[in-house]
Amino acid sequence: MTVEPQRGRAPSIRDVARLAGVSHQTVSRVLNHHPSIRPETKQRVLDVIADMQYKPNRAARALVTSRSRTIGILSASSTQYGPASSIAAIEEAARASGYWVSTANIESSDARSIADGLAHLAAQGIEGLVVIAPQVRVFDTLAQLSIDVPYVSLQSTGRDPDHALSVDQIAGARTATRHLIEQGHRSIYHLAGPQDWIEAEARMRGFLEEMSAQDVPTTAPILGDWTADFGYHAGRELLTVRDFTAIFASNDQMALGLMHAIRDAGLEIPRDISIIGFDDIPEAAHFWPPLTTVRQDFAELGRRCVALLLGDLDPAAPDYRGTITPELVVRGTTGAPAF
Amino acid sequence: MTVEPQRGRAPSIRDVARLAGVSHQTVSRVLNHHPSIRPETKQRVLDVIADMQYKPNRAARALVTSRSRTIGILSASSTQYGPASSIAAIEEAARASGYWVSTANIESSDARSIADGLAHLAAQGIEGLVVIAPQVRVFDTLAQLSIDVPYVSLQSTGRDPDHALSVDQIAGARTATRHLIEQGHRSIYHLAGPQDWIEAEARMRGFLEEMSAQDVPTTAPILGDWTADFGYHAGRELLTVRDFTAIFASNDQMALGLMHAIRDAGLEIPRDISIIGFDDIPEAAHFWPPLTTVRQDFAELGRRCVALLLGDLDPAAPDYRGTITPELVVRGTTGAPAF
DNA sequence: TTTCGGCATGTTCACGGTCACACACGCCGG
DNA sequence: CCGGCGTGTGTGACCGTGAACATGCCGAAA
Repeated sequence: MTVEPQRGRAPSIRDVARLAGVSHQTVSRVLNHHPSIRPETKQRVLDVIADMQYKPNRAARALVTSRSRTIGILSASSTQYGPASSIAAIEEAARASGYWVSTANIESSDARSIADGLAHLAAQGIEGLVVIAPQVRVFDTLAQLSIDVPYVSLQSTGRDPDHALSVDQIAGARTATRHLIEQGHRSIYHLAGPQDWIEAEARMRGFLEEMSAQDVPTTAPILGDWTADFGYHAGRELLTVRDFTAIFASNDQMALGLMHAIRDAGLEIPRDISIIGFDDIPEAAHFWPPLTTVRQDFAELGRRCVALLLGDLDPAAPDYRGTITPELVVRGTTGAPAF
Repeated sequence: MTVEPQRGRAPSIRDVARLAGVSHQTVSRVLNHHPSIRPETKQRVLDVIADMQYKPNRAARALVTSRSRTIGILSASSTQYGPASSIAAIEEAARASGYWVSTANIESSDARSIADGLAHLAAQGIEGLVVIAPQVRVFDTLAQLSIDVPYVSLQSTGRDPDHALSVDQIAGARTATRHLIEQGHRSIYHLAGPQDWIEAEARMRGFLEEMSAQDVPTTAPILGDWTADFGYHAGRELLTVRDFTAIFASNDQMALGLMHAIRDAGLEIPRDISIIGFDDIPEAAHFWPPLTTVRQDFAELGRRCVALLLGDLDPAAPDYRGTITPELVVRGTTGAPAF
């Protein structure tokens, strides 16, 4: 009977050591690129590693270093294009830096599910947190649970610049609003996102700022929930009065719903009513008419997000903050108002 | 100097034990719901746990049990509604069962990125794998990397029933096709998804089966890439000849692109050409006209997926396989052909 | 009464890495 | 000629948890 190389159990650093004729510590040094290893020793160890298909045990490493190398994402409405794109980009960037990503999706954004999601991530020992959710409540909860990890939210409030990316949502919203005003609109509604989403708030603020800067009288924004269904129903409601010529929707889905309602009412876009969206989802170019909107680079957002987090974790990581300014994409849903 | 309760380091099971006046193993038993613990001892331990805000160390537990309680998701095009919904549902179901979810999104689906993604997940010690990607290639790669974990793919090929959910894509596609035929269409194109996606293949097969069952002559399906852009360009191409009265698109986005191309050509839907999609994304009801499509319950899919995986991992988990049959949703894009 | 089995709990060890320290060797400067 | 230092390597402890085994006690069966 020969001494089988530990059948049934994955090879450990000590198995590698034995076969390479070195100590387990030497193997560890090879794995961690320790400088003082003789090249031939290193090669021998690497050969054995390849040979045995040795894979380091993450749990063991995490235990002793007390570093999980995991980033958590708390996300609401992750089925939407924007969040989903950012998540994908975050995951990719994290992976490139040797981090893992674990997600907790919350369906409703009540305090309870937020707490559940955060607790779940915390139990995993995440080293950093990305929040794509109603952020106001999340931060409160974070404090309550005394979870203490670096975190980043995808949008800037202005009040917490260290933990947020300066995607200039306000500028984007102002651009959208200005576009409508420049077309000659004076009665413009804003269909905003949920109140406790910071990006919704920022876009709303941009809208209001531009309106007042241009001396156009404003009505109170309508608070929506990001869905096309909501846009549709809000549109039906608004059309019973029809005291406007344009609507700025806080995302493309709600814009789509609005368009549906407007057509249902027998009106034409943009002849009767102009619509502008926000995000530039890939489908927006194929709506009828193709949607004028504001393009956001969600992927870039995700990437910077990780860079920001890793800046806290690994001082080596490149720090490239800076403002991403969304870009107006004029298509077919905006035009001069009819009189 | 008093003996401070280990400032700086998170409390461990032993800290709890010391304060509760028991051994660390007793604490461990409380945590793992071991039956023979005196209720009062248990309570005392639980009190101390709550008091110290003790959180079990996942890495240590994973190390000793050699169970990571992590499910990996390999996903391509996770920004699309379908995959994103399933991912969210998988995550939620896994969380409910005490599992974590780690994702690897791959942008391109070449062998290299698939291998990278899988290696990344494998390095994490995942216990199960969900594949939402071009599955044919993934399974080959899985074997090549000699990664041996239970896996589930979101769609059934028929040939691998243990590792797939029986969402009856074929039946769904047949229903869609039959709907068109019943409306009187005899020249029907199929705009399929990418060839190596099993769901694309299944829908294509359903289309072909129904066409031949009803004795309608068939042309070769066009292989697309799921995007609205592709649908648009394919539509323009097809309209140069215009030897058809209906198109069955393998997903709603491509259907949207087709609709755009058709309208660009000055034609009307469904008067001139009928369109049917697949998935029923939330926006589909608000397209113009609202899209007739086949509804898939992505969330249910995700949930069953986890149940299936956990069936392999935890014999206790409820096993509810069974076929989910997609459902036809008739809206405004299909009608009788004009002659 | 004695033995035995089960309950409640404690003791020790193992998991697979990393870290602190020790050690052997060769080289260089005082 | 010897001590110190840098290089390459080995030894043992330790991270936090759970499993195996041990222990003491109590009640039921022999």
